[in-house]
Amino acid sequence: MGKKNKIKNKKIRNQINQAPLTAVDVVIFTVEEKILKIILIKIKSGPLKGMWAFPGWRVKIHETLDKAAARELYENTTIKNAYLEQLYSFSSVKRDPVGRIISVAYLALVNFIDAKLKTSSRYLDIRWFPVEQIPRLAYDHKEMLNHALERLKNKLEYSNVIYSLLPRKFTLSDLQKAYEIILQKKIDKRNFRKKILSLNLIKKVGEKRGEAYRPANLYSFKKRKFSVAEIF
Amino acid sequence: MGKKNKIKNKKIRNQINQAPLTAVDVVIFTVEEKILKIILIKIKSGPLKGMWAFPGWRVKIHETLDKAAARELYENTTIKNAYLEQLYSFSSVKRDPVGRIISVAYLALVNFIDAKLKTSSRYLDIRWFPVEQIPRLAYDHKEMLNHALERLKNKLEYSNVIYSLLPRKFTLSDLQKAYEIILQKKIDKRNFRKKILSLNLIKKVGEKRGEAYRPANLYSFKKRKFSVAEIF
DNA sequence: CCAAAAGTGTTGGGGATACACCCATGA
DNA sequence: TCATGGGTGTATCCCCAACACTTTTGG
Repeated sequence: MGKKNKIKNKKIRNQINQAPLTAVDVVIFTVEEKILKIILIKIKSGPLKGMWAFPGWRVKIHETLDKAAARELYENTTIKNAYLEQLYSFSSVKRDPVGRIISVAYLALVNFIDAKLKTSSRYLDIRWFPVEQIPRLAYDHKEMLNHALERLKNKLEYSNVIYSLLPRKFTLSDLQKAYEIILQKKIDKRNFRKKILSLNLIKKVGEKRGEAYRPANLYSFKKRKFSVAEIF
Repeated sequence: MGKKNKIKNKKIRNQINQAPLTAVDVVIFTVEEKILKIILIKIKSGPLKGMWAFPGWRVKIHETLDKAAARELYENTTIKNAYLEQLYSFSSVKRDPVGRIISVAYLALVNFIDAKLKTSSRYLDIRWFPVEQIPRLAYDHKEMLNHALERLKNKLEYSNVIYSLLPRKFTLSDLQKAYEIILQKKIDKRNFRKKILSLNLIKKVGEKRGEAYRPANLYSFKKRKFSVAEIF
Protein backbone atom coordinates (compact mmCIF):
# COMPACT_ATOMS: atom_id res chain seq x y z
CA MET A 1 0.00 0.00 0.00
CA GLY A 2 1.52 3.30 -1.10
CA LYS A 3 1.95 6.30 1.11
CA LYS A 4 -0.52 8.27 -0.93
CA ASN A 5 -3.21 5.73 -0.40
CA LYS A 6 -2.47 5.55 3.27
CA ILE A 7 -3.03 9.26 3.60
CA LYS A 8 -6.21 9.15 1.58
CA ASN A 9 -7.45 6.31 3.67
CA LYS A 10 -6.69 8.20 6.85
CA LYS A 11 -8.49 11.24 5.55
CA ILE A 12 -11.58 9.21 4.85
CA ARG A 13 -11.41 7.63 8.28
CA ASN A 14 -11.13 11.04 9.83
CA GLN A 15 -14.18 12.15 7.98
CA ILE A 16 -16.11 9.30 9.50
CA ASN A 17 -14.66 9.87 12.90
CA GLN A 18 -15.56 13.53 12.77
CA ALA A 19 -19.08 13.18 11.50
CA PRO A 20 -21.91 12.07 13.75
CA LEU A 21 -24.30 9.68 12.04
CA THR A 22 -28.01 10.32 11.95
CA ALA A 23 -30.83 7.97 12.82
CA VAL A 24 -34.58 8.19 13.21
CA ASP A 25 -36.53 6.78 16.16
CA VAL A 26 -40.30 6.55 16.17
CA VAL A 27 -42.58 6.76 19.18
CA ILE A 28 -45.74 5.01 18.05
CA PHE A 29 -48.85 5.59 20.15
CA THR A 30 -52.17 3.85 20.16
CA VAL A 31 -55.14 3.57 22.49
CA GLU A 32 -56.44 0.11 23.25
CA GLU A 33 -58.67 -1.14 26.02
CA LYS A 34 -58.73 2.32 27.53
CA ILE A 35 -54.97 2.37 27.79
CA LEU A 36 -52.41 4.49 26.01
CA LYS A 37 -49.71 2.24 24.57
CA ILE A 38 -46.46 2.49 22.66
CA ILE A 39 -44.41 0.09 20.59
CA LEU A 40 -41.04 -1.02 21.92
CA ILE A 41 -38.49 -3.34 20.37
CA LYS A 42 -35.86 -5.48 22.05
CA ILE A 43 -32.33 -4.77 20.92
CA LYS A 44 -30.67 -7.69 19.20
CA SER A 45 -26.97 -7.00 19.53
CA GLY A 46 -24.28 -4.76 20.89
CA PRO A 47 -23.72 -3.62 24.46
CA LEU A 48 -27.42 -2.83 24.93
CA LYS A 49 -28.59 -6.24 23.71
CA GLY A 50 -31.82 -7.27 25.38
CA MET A 51 -32.92 -3.77 26.38
CA TRP A 52 -36.11 -2.19 25.13
CA ALA A 53 -36.12 0.87 22.89
CA PHE A 54 -38.15 2.63 20.23
CA PRO A 55 -37.83 1.22 16.73
CA GLY A 56 -35.34 3.23 14.73
CA TRP A 57 -32.67 3.03 12.13
CA ARG A 58 -30.03 4.99 10.29
CA VAL A 59 -31.19 7.50 7.73
CA LYS A 60 -30.31 6.34 4.25
CA ILE A 61 -28.49 8.56 1.84
CA HIS A 62 -31.44 8.91 -0.51
CA GLU A 63 -34.26 9.46 1.94
CA THR A 64 -35.56 12.38 3.97
CA LEU A 65 -36.15 12.14 7.69
CA ASP A 66 -39.90 11.96 7.11
CA LYS A 67 -39.41 9.11 4.70
CA ALA A 68 -37.12 7.31 7.10
CA ALA A 69 -39.70 7.61 9.85
CA ALA A 70 -42.50 6.44 7.57
CA ARG A 71 -40.39 3.48 6.50
CA GLU A 72 -39.66 2.60 10.09
CA LEU A 73 -43.35 2.82 10.95
CA TYR A 74 -44.31 0.69 7.98
CA GLU A 75 -41.70 -1.96 8.63
CA ASN A 76 -42.94 -2.47 12.16
CA THR A 77 -46.68 -2.09 11.81
CA THR A 78 -47.53 -2.41 8.09
CA ILE A 79 -49.22 0.97 8.45
CA LYS A 80 -48.66 3.30 5.54
CA ASN A 81 -50.58 6.47 6.28
CA ALA A 82 -50.58 7.31 9.93
CA TYR A 83 -50.17 10.69 11.51
CA LEU A 84 -46.44 11.24 11.72
CA GLU A 85 -44.66 14.29 13.04
CA GLN A 86 -41.08 15.22 13.73
CA LEU A 87 -40.51 15.68 17.43
CA TYR A 88 -37.00 16.70 18.33
CA SER A 89 -33.39 15.80 17.64
CA PHE A 90 -31.36 14.21 20.41
CA SER A 91 -27.63 14.50 20.37
CA SER A 92 -25.84 13.76 23.62
CA VAL A 93 -22.37 12.65 22.75
CA LYS A 94 -22.65 9.47 24.79
CA ARG A 95 -26.26 8.60 24.12
CA ASP A 96 -25.27 5.54 22.09
CA PRO A 97 -22.39 3.46 23.45
CA VAL A 98 -21.62 2.14 19.98
CA GLY A 99 -20.82 5.48 18.39
CA ARG A 100 -21.77 9.05 17.79
CA ILE A 101 -25.35 8.98 16.59
CA ILE A 102 -27.77 11.85 16.48
CA SER A 103 -31.34 10.70 16.65
CA VAL A 104 -34.30 12.53 15.21
CA ALA A 105 -37.37 11.43 17.11
CA TYR A 106 -40.77 11.12 15.45
CA LEU A 107 -44.23 10.84 16.92
CA ALA A 108 -46.74 8.50 15.27
CA LEU A 109 -50.40 7.94 16.09
CA VAL A 110 -52.06 4.79 14.85
CA ASN A 111 -55.27 3.01 15.60
CA PHE A 112 -54.82 -0.34 17.18
CA ILE A 113 -56.91 -2.33 14.71
CA ASP A 114 -54.79 -1.35 11.71
CA ALA A 115 -51.44 -1.89 13.39
CA LYS A 116 -50.16 -5.42 12.83
CA LEU A 117 -46.90 -5.79 14.69
CA LYS A 118 -44.34 -7.32 12.38
CA THR A 119 -41.47 -9.25 13.85
CA SER A 120 -38.24 -8.37 12.17
CA SER A 121 -34.85 -10.02 12.08
CA ARG A 122 -33.52 -6.68 13.23
CA TYR A 123 -34.97 -7.11 16.71
CA LEU A 124 -35.33 -9.84 19.29
CA ASP A 125 -38.91 -8.84 20.01
CA ILE A 126 -41.52 -6.19 19.43
CA ARG A 127 -44.51 -5.42 21.67
CA TRP A 128 -47.10 -2.90 22.77
CA PHE A 129 -46.47 -1.50 26.25
CA PRO A 130 -48.88 0.56 28.32
CA VAL A 131 -47.31 3.95 28.83
CA GLU A 132 -47.74 3.42 32.54
CA GLN A 133 -45.71 0.20 32.52
CA ILE A 134 -42.59 0.92 30.56
CA PRO A 135 -39.44 -1.10 31.22
CA ARG A 136 -36.09 0.62 31.52
CA LEU A 137 -35.30 2.02 28.10
CA ALA A 138 -32.03 2.08 26.19
CA TYR A 139 -30.25 5.24 25.04
CA ASP A 140 -32.06 8.44 26.01
CA HIS A 141 -35.38 6.95 25.03
CA LYS A 142 -37.01 7.71 28.35
CA GLU A 143 -36.44 11.38 27.68
CA MET A 144 -37.73 10.90 24.17
CA LEU A 145 -40.91 9.37 25.55
CA ASN A 146 -41.42 12.31 27.87
CA HIS A 147 -41.09 14.73 24.98
CA ALA A 148 -43.51 12.66 22.93
CA LEU A 149 -46.10 12.55 25.70
CA GLU A 150 -45.82 16.26 26.22
CA ARG A 151 -46.23 16.96 22.54
CA LEU A 152 -49.15 14.58 22.26
CA LYS A 153 -51.00 16.26 25.10
CA ASN A 154 -50.42 19.71 23.70
CA LYS A 155 -51.40 18.72 20.20
CA LEU A 156 -54.61 17.22 21.46
CA GLU A 157 -55.62 20.53 22.91
CA TYR A 158 -55.36 22.56 19.76
CA SER A 159 -55.90 20.15 16.91
CA ASN A 160 -57.90 17.20 15.73
CA VAL A 161 -55.01 14.70 15.70
CA ILE A 162 -56.93 12.33 17.87
CA TYR A 163 -58.77 11.07 14.80
CA SER A 164 -55.71 9.01 13.98
CA LEU A 165 -55.96 7.06 17.21
CA LEU A 166 -59.57 6.06 16.67
CA PRO A 167 -61.28 3.70 14.29
CA ARG A 168 -63.30 5.30 11.50
CA LYS A 169 -66.53 5.06 13.48
CA PHE A 170 -66.74 5.77 17.17
CA THR A 171 -69.13 6.95 19.84
CA LEU A 172 -68.84 10.26 21.62
CA SER A 173 -68.00 8.29 24.74
CA ASP A 174 -65.14 6.58 22.91
CA LEU A 175 -63.84 9.95 21.84
CA GLN A 176 -64.15 11.40 25.31
CA LYS A 177 -62.40 8.38 26.81
CA ALA A 178 -59.50 8.80 24.41
CA TYR A 179 -59.09 12.39 25.52
CA GLU A 180 -59.33 11.43 29.16
CA ILE A 181 -56.76 8.67 28.79
CA ILE A 182 -54.19 10.89 27.15
CA LEU A 183 -54.79 14.05 29.12
CA GLN A 184 -55.14 12.04 32.29
CA LYS A 185 -58.09 13.98 33.58
CA LYS A 186 -61.83 13.64 33.81
CA ILE A 187 -63.88 15.70 31.41
CA ASP A 188 -67.49 16.72 31.98
CA LYS A 189 -69.70 14.82 29.55
CA ARG A 190 -72.04 17.67 28.69
CA ASN A 191 -69.31 20.23 28.24
CA PHE A 192 -67.32 17.81 26.13
CA ARG A 193 -70.18 17.13 23.76
CA LYS A 194 -71.06 20.80 23.48
CA LYS A 195 -67.49 21.65 22.57
CA ILE A 196 -66.83 18.80 20.16
CA LEU A 197 -70.08 19.22 18.29
CA SER A 198 -69.66 22.98 18.03
CA LEU A 199 -66.31 22.42 16.31
CA ASN A 200 -68.13 20.81 13.44
CA LEU A 201 -65.37 18.29 12.83
CA ILE A 202 -67.43 15.13 13.22
CA LYS A 203 -70.73 13.89 11.86
CA LYS A 204 -73.19 11.13 12.76
CA VAL A 205 -73.23 8.00 10.65
CA GLY A 206 -75.71 5.31 11.85
CA GLU A 207 -77.07 4.29 15.19
CA LYS A 208 -75.25 1.02 15.82
CA ARG A 209 -73.14 0.07 18.81
CA GLY A 210 -75.85 -1.55 20.87
CA GLU A 211 -73.55 -3.93 22.69
CA ALA A 212 -75.77 -3.70 25.70
CA TYR A 213 -78.16 -1.19 27.15
CA ARG A 214 -78.98 1.89 25.19
CA PRO A 215 -77.11 1.99 21.86
CA ALA A 216 -74.91 5.00 21.17
CA ASN A 217 -74.78 7.06 18.01
CA LEU A 218 -71.73 6.48 15.90
CA TYR A 219 -69.74 9.38 14.55
CA SER A 220 -66.88 9.82 12.13
CA PHE A 221 -64.55 12.69 11.40
CA LYS A 222 -65.59 14.76 8.40
CA LYS A 223 -61.98 14.98 7.34
CA ARG A 224 -59.38 12.49 8.39
CA LYS A 225 -56.66 15.01 7.91
CA PHE A 226 -54.71 17.02 10.43
CA SER A 227 -56.02 20.49 11.08
CA VAL A 228 -55.57 23.00 13.82
CA ALA A 229 -58.49 24.20 15.87
CA GLU A 230 -59.23 25.03 19.45
CA ILE A 231 -60.08 21.85 21.30
CA PHE A 232 -60.23 22.21 25.07
CA MET B 1 -2.41 -1.63 -3.21
CA GLY B 2 -3.63 -5.08 -2.15
CA LYS B 3 -7.08 -6.38 -2.81
CA LYS B 4 -7.93 -6.45 0.86
CA ASN B 5 -7.15 -2.80 1.29
CA LYS B 6 -9.10 -1.94 -1.78
CA ILE B 7 -12.16 -3.58 -0.30
CA LYS B 8 -11.68 -1.90 3.04
CA ASN B 9 -11.30 1.43 1.34
CA LYS B 10 -14.43 0.86 -0.66
CA LYS B 11 -16.32 -0.08 2.45
CA ILE B 12 -15.30 3.12 4.15
CA ARG B 13 -16.26 5.16 1.12
CA ASN B 14 -19.61 3.46 1.05
CA GLN B 15 -20.13 4.36 4.63
CA ILE B 16 -19.61 8.00 3.77
CA ASN B 17 -21.74 7.82 0.69
CA GLN B 18 -24.53 6.22 2.63
CA ALA B 19 -24.51 8.54 5.60
CA PRO B 20 -25.98 12.01 5.45
CA LEU B 21 -23.89 14.57 7.30
CA THR B 22 -25.39 16.82 9.92
CA ALA B 23 -25.08 20.56 10.27
CA VAL B 24 -26.60 23.25 12.45
CA ASP B 25 -28.02 26.53 11.14
CA VAL B 26 -28.97 29.38 13.43
CA VAL B 27 -31.70 31.94 12.84
CA ILE B 28 -30.66 34.87 15.01
CA PHE B 29 -33.32 37.47 15.72
CA THR B 30 -33.05 40.91 17.21
CA VAL B 31 -35.20 44.02 17.36
CA GLU B 32 -33.57 47.30 16.47
CA GLU B 33 -35.09 50.64 15.52
CA LYS B 34 -38.54 49.12 15.71
CA ILE B 35 -37.64 46.49 13.15
CA LEU B 36 -37.28 42.75 13.52
CA LYS B 37 -33.95 41.68 12.03
CA ILE B 38 -31.97 38.51 11.39
CA ILE B 39 -28.33 37.76 10.69
CA LEU B 40 -27.37 36.48 7.26
CA ILE B 41 -23.97 35.52 5.92
CA LYS B 42 -22.74 35.49 2.35
CA ILE B 43 -21.50 32.13 1.16
CA LYS B 44 -17.83 32.10 0.27
CA SER B 45 -17.43 29.14 -2.06
CA GLY B 46 -19.08 26.34 -3.91
CA PRO B 47 -21.99 26.50 -6.32
CA LEU B 48 -23.94 28.85 -4.04
CA LYS B 49 -21.08 31.32 -3.63
CA GLY B 50 -22.37 34.84 -3.15
CA MET B 51 -25.80 33.86 -1.90
CA TRP B 52 -27.11 34.75 1.53
CA ALA B 53 -27.89 32.15 4.15
CA PHE B 54 -28.07 31.60 7.88
CA PRO B 55 -24.78 31.01 9.62
CA GLY B 56 -24.21 27.33 10.17
CA TRP B 57 -21.64 24.61 10.21
CA ARG B 58 -21.11 20.91 10.49
CA VAL B 59 -21.65 19.34 13.87
CA LYS B 60 -18.38 18.18 15.34
CA ILE B 61 -17.90 14.70 16.64
CA HIS B 62 -17.53 15.78 20.25
CA GLU B 63 -20.32 18.33 20.52
CA THR B 64 -24.09 18.19 20.94
CA LEU B 65 -26.44 20.06 18.63
CA ASP B 66 -27.04 22.65 21.34
CA LYS B 67 -23.32 23.18 21.73
CA ALA B 68 -22.86 23.46 17.97
CA ALA B 69 -25.59 26.09 17.81
CA ALA B 70 -24.13 28.01 20.75
CA ARG B 71 -20.72 27.90 19.13
CA GLU B 72 -22.12 29.16 15.87
CA LEU B 73 -23.90 31.98 17.67
CA TYR B 74 -20.79 32.92 19.59
CA GLU B 75 -18.52 32.88 16.57
CA ASN B 76 -20.76 35.29 14.74
CA THR B 77 -21.93 37.64 17.47
CA THR B 78 -19.60 37.14 20.49
CA ILE B 79 -22.75 36.42 22.47
CA LYS B 80 -22.42 33.62 24.94
CA ASN B 81 -25.73 33.32 26.74
CA ALA B 82 -28.64 34.11 24.51
CA TYR B 83 -31.94 32.35 24.33
CA LEU B 84 -31.37 29.40 22.03
CA GLU B 85 -33.87 26.76 21.04
CA GLN B 86 -33.90 23.87 18.63
CA LEU B 87 -36.42 24.46 15.87
CA TYR B 88 -36.65 21.64 13.38
CA SER B 89 -34.50 19.35 11.27
CA PHE B 90 -34.51 19.83 7.52
CA SER B 91 -33.61 16.96 5.30
CA SER B 92 -34.59 17.27 1.66
CA VAL B 93 -32.20 15.14 -0.30
CA LYS B 94 -31.29 17.95 -2.67
CA ARG B 95 -31.31 20.86 -0.24
CA ASP B 96 -27.54 21.28 -0.51
CA PRO B 97 -26.04 20.93 -3.99
CA VAL B 98 -22.69 19.97 -2.51
CA GLY B 99 -23.86 16.82 -0.76
CA ARG B 100 -26.32 15.14 1.49
CA ILE B 101 -26.56 17.33 4.55
CA ILE B 102 -29.28 17.29 7.17
CA SER B 103 -29.61 20.62 8.89
CA VAL B 104 -30.89 21.14 12.39
CA ALA B 105 -32.22 24.67 12.63
CA TYR B 106 -31.95 26.71 15.81
CA LEU B 107 -33.70 29.87 16.88
CA ALA B 108 -31.72 32.50 18.79
CA LEU B 109 -32.92 35.75 20.35
CA VAL B 110 -30.36 38.41 21.15
CA ASN B 111 -30.51 42.05 22.04
CA PHE B 112 -28.97 44.30 19.49
CA ILE B 113 -26.63 46.13 21.83
CA ASP B 114 -24.81 42.97 22.91
CA ALA B 115 -24.47 41.49 19.46
CA LYS B 116 -21.20 42.50 17.80
CA LEU B 117 -21.13 41.03 14.31
CA LYS B 118 -17.84 39.30 13.76
CA THR B 119 -16.53 38.91 10.25
CA SER B 120 -15.14 35.47 9.70
CA SER B 121 -12.90 34.01 7.08
CA ARG B 122 -15.61 31.43 6.57
CA TYR B 123 -17.92 33.97 4.93
CA LEU B 124 -17.71 36.76 2.41
CA ASP B 125 -19.92 38.99 4.51
CA ILE B 126 -22.24 39.06 7.50
CA ARG B 127 -25.07 41.52 8.10
CA TRP B 128 -28.35 42.24 9.84
CA PHE B 129 -31.36 42.18 7.52
CA PRO B 130 -34.85 43.40 8.32
CA VAL B 131 -37.15 40.42 8.16
CA GLU B 132 -39.23 42.35 5.66
CA GLN B 133 -36.30 42.81 3.29
CA ILE B 134 -34.66 39.46 2.92
CA PRO B 135 -32.68 38.64 -0.21
CA ARG B 136 -33.13 35.32 -1.93
CA LEU B 137 -31.74 32.69 0.42
CA ALA B 138 -29.62 29.65 -0.29
CA TYR B 139 -30.66 26.07 0.48
CA ASP B 140 -34.09 25.78 2.06
CA HIS B 141 -33.40 28.71 4.32
CA LYS B 142 -36.51 30.59 3.29
CA GLU B 143 -38.57 27.73 4.68
CA MET B 144 -36.38 27.72 7.76
CA LEU B 145 -37.09 31.41 8.28
CA ASN B 146 -40.81 30.82 8.02
CA HIS B 147 -40.63 28.12 10.66
CA ALA B 148 -38.59 30.37 12.88
CA LEU B 149 -41.01 33.28 12.57
CA GLU B 150 -43.92 31.02 13.30
CA ARG B 151 -42.23 29.60 16.36
CA LEU B 152 -41.21 33.02 17.58
CA LYS B 153 -44.74 34.34 17.36
CA ASN B 154 -46.18 31.36 19.15
CA LYS B 155 -43.56 31.42 21.85
CA LEU B 156 -44.21 35.07 22.50
CA GLU B 157 -47.80 34.32 23.28
CA TYR B 158 -47.21 31.79 26.00
CA SER B 159 -43.84 32.62 27.47
CA ASN B 160 -41.57 35.41 28.55
CA VAL B 161 -38.89 34.84 25.90
CA ILE B 162 -39.13 38.40 24.76
CA TYR B 163 -36.84 39.40 27.62
CA SER B 164 -33.93 38.19 25.55
CA LEU B 165 -34.64 40.70 22.80
CA LEU B 166 -34.69 43.68 25.14
CA PRO B 167 -32.02 45.52 27.09
CA ARG B 168 -32.05 45.00 30.84
CA LYS B 169 -34.12 48.12 31.44
CA PHE B 170 -37.00 49.13 29.25
CA THR B 171 -40.25 51.04 29.32
CA LEU B 172 -43.64 49.47 28.99
CA SER B 173 -43.92 51.18 25.63
CA ASP B 174 -40.67 49.54 24.50
CA LEU B 175 -42.01 46.20 25.56
CA GLN B 176 -45.31 46.76 23.83
CA LYS B 177 -43.57 47.84 20.64
CA ALA B 178 -41.47 44.71 20.63
CA TYR B 179 -44.61 42.62 20.83
CA GLU B 180 -46.26 44.64 18.11
CA ILE B 181 -43.28 44.35 15.81
CA ILE B 182 -43.07 40.61 16.08
CA LEU B 183 -46.75 39.81 16.16
CA GLN B 184 -47.41 42.38 13.46
CA LYS B 185 -50.49 43.76 15.11
CA LYS B 186 -51.51 46.73 17.19
CA ILE B 187 -52.12 46.06 20.86
CA ASP B 188 -54.30 48.19 23.09
CA LYS B 189 -52.12 50.06 25.55
CA ARG B 190 -54.37 49.67 28.58
CA ASN B 191 -55.06 46.00 28.01
CA PHE B 192 -51.39 45.34 27.41
CA ARG B 193 -50.31 46.96 30.66
CA LYS B 194 -53.03 45.27 32.63
CA LYS B 195 -51.99 41.88 31.30
CA ILE B 196 -48.24 42.30 31.59
CA LEU B 197 -48.37 43.69 35.10
CA SER B 198 -50.76 41.01 36.27
CA LEU B 199 -48.26 38.36 35.17
CA ASN B 200 -45.88 39.62 37.79
CA LEU B 201 -42.83 38.99 35.61
CA ILE B 202 -41.44 42.52 35.59
CA LYS B 203 -40.72 45.15 38.20
CA LYS B 204 -40.09 48.89 38.24
CA VAL B 205 -36.52 50.10 38.68
CA GLY B 206 -36.08 53.91 38.50
CA GLU B 207 -37.89 56.66 36.73
CA LYS B 208 -35.41 57.59 34.00
CA ARG B 209 -35.95 57.70 30.28
CA GLY B 210 -36.91 61.37 30.04
CA GLU B 211 -35.66 61.84 26.49
CA ALA B 212 -38.39 64.36 25.89
CA TYR B 213 -41.81 65.02 27.26
CA ARG B 214 -43.09 62.98 30.12
CA PRO B 215 -40.49 60.45 31.31
CA ALA B 216 -41.52 56.82 31.41
CA ASN B 217 -40.96 54.35 34.21
CA LEU B 218 -38.26 51.81 33.55
CA TYR B 219 -38.87 48.14 34.19
CA SER B 220 -36.80 44.99 34.20
CA PHE B 221 -37.68 41.32 34.21
CA LYS B 222 -37.60 39.75 37.65
CA LYS B 223 -36.00 36.68 36.16
CA ARG B 224 -34.06 36.73 32.94
CA LYS B 225 -34.73 33.10 32.41
CA PHE B 226 -37.15 31.36 30.13
CA SER B 227 -40.45 30.43 31.69
CA VAL B 228 -43.83 29.54 30.38
CA ALA B 229 -46.86 31.59 31.25
CA GLU B 230 -49.97 32.79 29.55
CA ILE B 231 -49.24 36.04 27.77
CA PHE B 232 -52.09 37.41 25.64
C1' DC C 1 -49.36 77.06 26.84
C1' DC C 2 -48.48 73.67 23.54
C1' DA C 3 -46.82 69.28 21.76
C1' DA C 4 -45.96 64.59 22.68
C1' DA C 5 -45.84 60.46 24.92
C1' DA C 6 -47.15 58.36 29.66
C1' DG C 7 -50.50 56.64 32.26
C1' DT C 8 -55.15 55.05 33.89
C1' DG C 9 -60.96 52.10 34.51
C1' DT C 10 -65.13 50.48 33.06
C1' DT C 11 -68.27 47.76 30.36
C1' DG C 12 -70.02 43.87 27.59
C1' DG C 13 -69.74 39.47 25.43
C1' DG C 14 -68.19 34.77 24.75
C1' DG C 15 -66.36 30.73 26.14
C1' DA C 16 -65.34 27.62 29.89
C1' DT C 17 -66.93 25.38 34.01
C1' DA C 18 -70.04 23.41 37.36
C1' DC C 19 -73.83 20.76 38.03
C1' DA C 20 -78.39 16.57 37.91
C1' DC C 21 -81.76 14.24 35.78
C1' DC C 22 -84.34 11.53 32.12
C1' DC C 23 -83.95 8.03 28.19
C1' DA C 24 -83.45 3.73 25.68
C1' DT C 25 -82.31 -0.83 25.77
C1' DG C 26 -81.33 -5.93 27.15
C1' DA C 27 -81.82 -9.09 30.47
C1' DT D 1 -88.39 -3.56 36.56
C1' DC D 2 -83.87 -2.67 36.89
C1' DA D 3 -79.20 -1.93 35.70
C1' DT D 4 -76.31 0.48 32.61
C1' DG D 5 -74.43 3.73 29.79
C1' DG D 6 -76.53 7.46 26.42
C1' DG D 7 -78.05 11.82 26.13
C1' DT D 8 -79.49 16.74 27.33
C1' DG D 9 -79.79 22.58 29.47
C1' DT D 10 -78.91 26.33 32.57
C1' DA D 11 -76.47 29.56 35.58
C1' DT D 12 -72.16 31.57 36.71
C1' DC D 13 -67.57 33.30 36.21
C1' DC D 14 -63.61 35.00 34.27
C1' DC D 15 -60.87 36.60 30.70
C1' DC D 16 -60.50 39.39 26.73
C1' DA D 17 -61.55 43.27 23.79
C1' DA D 18 -63.22 47.75 23.03
C1' DC D 19 -62.93 52.31 24.15
C1' DA D 20 -61.08 58.18 25.63
C1' DC D 21 -59.36 61.22 28.59
C1' DT D 22 -55.95 63.23 32.03
C1' DT D 23 -51.00 63.82 33.42
C1' DT D 24 -46.32 65.09 33.06
C1' DT D 25 -42.64 67.07 31.06
C1' DG D 26 -39.54 70.16 27.72
C1' DG D 27 -39.45 73.80 24.84
